[in-house]
Amino acid sequence: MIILDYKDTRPIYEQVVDKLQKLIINGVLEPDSKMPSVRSLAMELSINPNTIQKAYAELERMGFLYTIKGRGNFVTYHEGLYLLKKEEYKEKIEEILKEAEEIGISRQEMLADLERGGEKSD
Amino acid sequence: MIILDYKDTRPIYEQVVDKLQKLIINGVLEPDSKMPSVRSLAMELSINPNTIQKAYAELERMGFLYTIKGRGNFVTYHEGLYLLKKEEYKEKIEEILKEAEEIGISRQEMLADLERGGEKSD
DNA sequence: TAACTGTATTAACATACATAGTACACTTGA
DNA sequence: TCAAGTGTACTATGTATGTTAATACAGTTA
Repeated sequence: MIILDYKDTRPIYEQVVDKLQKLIINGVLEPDSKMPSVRSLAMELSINPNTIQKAYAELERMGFLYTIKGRGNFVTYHEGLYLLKKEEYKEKIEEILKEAEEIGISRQEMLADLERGGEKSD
Repeated sequence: MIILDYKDTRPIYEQVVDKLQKLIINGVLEPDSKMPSVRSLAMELSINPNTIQKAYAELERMGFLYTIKGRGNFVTYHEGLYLLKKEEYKEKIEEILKEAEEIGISRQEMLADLERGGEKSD
């Protein structure tokens, strides 16, 4: 279901959160379907159940899951989560654009460069 | 010379590196001019000299400073450093664009949104 | 030579992350 | 009913990183 990247400097629980968010938004994990249990997913990834618990708690806080005690965690999806994630990406880029402007790289220059860089050279 | 942001989650030495890089690239700190000593800058920022030492070592490693033992640290600037920094920003944005594509947001869509978002509404 | 520079080392502390182990309450199905 | 699975909570431990503190040493300069 998930592959961890141990070269990644980010904490494991954060990687788990990110990957599950993508699976939910992409519809691989369907709304109201049951997530793997904390213990089973921990087993599958060869990590501690506490780490999965932390990831699930975070996903619930963000609205990607809902929990029924004793039964498990379930996927909750609506369009707002996609838009939220998109806005998150945009804000991250805006921050970098702002940083770039501080050394004299204009917003237009940066965006123009990115559009050129995205072209295939054939 | 520098103001630290204690709300920032990044380590202090990293903030110092970033801010000094900008001052050097913007020419506020002129090539071959003397940087404040490790001890004096630490005093000014009310932090430990070791933290400044770490920042200076990093800046030297990246080519923004050169050191003469017993004399001090001096600014070294050339166009390459600006280009390096610009490339760094571009790569960070490329990573986010790649992330966004994983949930179905195309590069074009994202860049178009950013260009719209940058407009003044007057 | 005194006062400044960079540099190195050791110790201590705080925080974050992850593991390990245990316990408890709820739900389900045999 | 009860065993097994579920989420949740807690303590303890280990590790890594960042920061402070104190000290020491070597080079430079006035």
